[in-house]
Amino acid sequence: MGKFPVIVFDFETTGLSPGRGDRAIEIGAVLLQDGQIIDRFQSLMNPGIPVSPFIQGLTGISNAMVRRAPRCAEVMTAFADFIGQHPLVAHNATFDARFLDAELARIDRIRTNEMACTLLTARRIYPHISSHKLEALIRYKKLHSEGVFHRAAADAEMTARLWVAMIEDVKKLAGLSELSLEAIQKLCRISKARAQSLFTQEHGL
DNA sequence: TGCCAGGCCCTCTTTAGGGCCTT
Repeated sequence: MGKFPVIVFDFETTGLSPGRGDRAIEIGAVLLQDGQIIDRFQSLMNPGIPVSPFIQGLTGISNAMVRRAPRCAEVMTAFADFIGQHPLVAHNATFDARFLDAELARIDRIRTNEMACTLLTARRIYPHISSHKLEALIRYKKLHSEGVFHRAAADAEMTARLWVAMIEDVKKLAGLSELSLEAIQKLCRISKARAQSLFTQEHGL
């Protein structure tokens, strides 16, 4: 695991699209350094709009729970302070980045942090597996799980474990002792075929 | 009214379509 600290985070939301009015209802994050979780952030938040029965069923987060929670602005202000300028990591990062940027815009803050994506990385280094969902990757790498999915803190922590495991795999296969975020981002940008020849055929991963 | 995300990436592609992944 690289020496540089990264924030691994996950949102639960009212739906798929902030552009359609969907909002964040929970944020979970961990601060990783040297492969260890050294800090955590978790909070439900009240978006001021109803949580649909579908999302309540998916996440277990009810309207009563978000009504009791602090407003999004309050939570996102604290979260913005928590992430600082650390690089960010999320599973399907474009999804979480859209909600992060939308919620930050509502409190007049702008994200400048770089981001890496465990989904894109996993598709590159494990191209042979049938699913790259977070749950499937946790099972594939035999990583510890409490069996809780679709809650922000649990998903952020599992994403962090996955990130650490993938960094170790890439380092091993590439013969490197350290791996920068930039190197991971580059890996995501190379073609699947090239990644396959790098990591599957030559190294038997 | 009815519909409604967006980005990545593969492929029987690029003058496009569809699956995966996130909630």
